[in-house]
Amino acid sequence: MEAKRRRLGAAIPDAPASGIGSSPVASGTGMGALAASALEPVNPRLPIAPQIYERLRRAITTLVVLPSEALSEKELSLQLGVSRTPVREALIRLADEGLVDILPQRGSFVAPIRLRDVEEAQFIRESLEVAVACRLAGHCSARFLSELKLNLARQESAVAEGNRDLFLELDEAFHRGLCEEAGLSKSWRVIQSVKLQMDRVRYLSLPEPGHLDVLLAQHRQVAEAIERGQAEEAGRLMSAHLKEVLGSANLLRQKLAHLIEN
Amino acid sequence: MEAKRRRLGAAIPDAPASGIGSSPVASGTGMGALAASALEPVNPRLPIAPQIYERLRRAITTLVVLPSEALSEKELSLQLGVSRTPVREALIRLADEGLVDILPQRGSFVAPIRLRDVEEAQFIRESLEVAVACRLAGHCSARFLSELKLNLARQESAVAEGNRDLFLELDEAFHRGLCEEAGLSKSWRVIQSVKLQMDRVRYLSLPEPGHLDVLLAQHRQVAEAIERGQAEEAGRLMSAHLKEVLGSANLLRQKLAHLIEN
DNA sequence: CTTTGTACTCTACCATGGTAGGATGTCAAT
DNA sequence: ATTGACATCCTACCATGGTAGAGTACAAAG
Repeated sequence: MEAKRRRLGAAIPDAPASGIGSSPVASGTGMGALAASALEPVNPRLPIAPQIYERLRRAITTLVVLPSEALSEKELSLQLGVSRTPVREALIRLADEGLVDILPQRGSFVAPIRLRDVEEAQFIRESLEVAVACRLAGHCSARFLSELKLNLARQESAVAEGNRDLFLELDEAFHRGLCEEAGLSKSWRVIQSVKLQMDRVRYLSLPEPGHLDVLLAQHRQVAEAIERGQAEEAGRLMSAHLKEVLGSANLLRQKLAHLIEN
Repeated sequence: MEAKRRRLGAAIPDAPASGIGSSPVASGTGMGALAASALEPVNPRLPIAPQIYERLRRAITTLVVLPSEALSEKELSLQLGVSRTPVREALIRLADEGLVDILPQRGSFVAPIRLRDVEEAQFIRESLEVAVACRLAGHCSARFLSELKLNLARQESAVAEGNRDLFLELDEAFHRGLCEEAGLSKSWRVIQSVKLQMDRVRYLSLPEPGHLDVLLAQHRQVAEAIERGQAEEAGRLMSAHLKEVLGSANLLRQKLAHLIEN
């Protein structure tokens, strides 16, 4: 009766947090079982399926689990100490987002990095964010503009410190903020969903020195164009910025051919 | 043992097809039980969850079930003769798309028509399709252009016959075709997903005479701009076209306030 | 050596029972 | 009449067992 255990397990603190996020690309053992990299346990007091989804999504986008690796319902449920149902629901959602391929009666597998899908994700994101920037230009509250400047200042600090993870976090907040100020929260959800495809590639691209400065400068330019109400210019700048983000994708085509399809 | 029944049920023909699609807006009884409008049974030889999803999606977008109506896992599973699991999976997906609100431990309900969501769906669709039209301009195969012309000719027939359903079908094929010729099938999936919000409103808007002619003319204009390779013009025309599609939304705000939130 | 048949193993998929928690109606106390 | 506690009902959520079907390994036949 696992149900019993859940009741008793109420006293579990919250999360040991074993720092999955900072693990580098798994050394090229290939096809390694997921068993070793044990996902952190779930909190039984909160809805389980979303937690599983979150852990798996993170493990896939940070390449803790590699493309074509099997994600069996049963194995995962054993590792996480939950039943197969929430695992299954998480896998279905990941499949919807193209991170997992479910083959009925065969198994579920981490989807390969399909460059075509990555490029299309880029297209979708760019189309939406350009439109957001255009719509926002000249229609921001003063309060939002000051928030934006605070965010940019913090980006500058992060770059100065060389704190890449913090910068990426602020970068995400910057883009999300634009959507939300425009009253377009669903759009951000769509962007986030397709961005997953790009995140895996981005995680592979080694941090080039000076790259963060370029991104920060572009953020500033976009923000200024929006503040000045130059809609078309804001869109143009956003487009250029988003193209920059994925600039290193072609490099990967040769280096990691074994992870990539197409 | 329902599992036994499934094996025996192998001989079920395919689908009685009780013509859900053509049923008008349910007369204003309000809160009517779903029981009466029995969804057509599923085919047990095919994956069940997607079938349930499809039936429910159709029932919601055609207003066979009205906003705020309860969609209980148990009741639906009884009506459809399946277990609660595939019903649940279908409801989760519908909730992802904003057609259903799931309140944990309370129930699942058809989501109200939130005008804000409809407008944002319109924004997302327009952003993407404008970008598709721009990208496609001057980059179509001759084969595709002839297909496009065939589609337009069939649209003309449909308008001439006054066959609105056929026109809407060809309309969808037109837009989908543009995405696929551009190699952007995922984009079409996104569009379809957000379009669901608009479909419900569209279903409410009474067919104005002459409206279909306008839409057809706009389709032709878009197609011609694409053929001539005029990217910006194609985008501009697509934008105007998509704005036209939802033109009657404001009319509804008063007439159907009880179905609408915001 | 190649091909075919077959038993076996593994999977996702579905059915079904149990649990916790929100909602509601009843009734007592104010 | 209003409010509070409490019992009951109903829900989504999760656990778990059964089933069909796709792979695979191996034996027998060509």
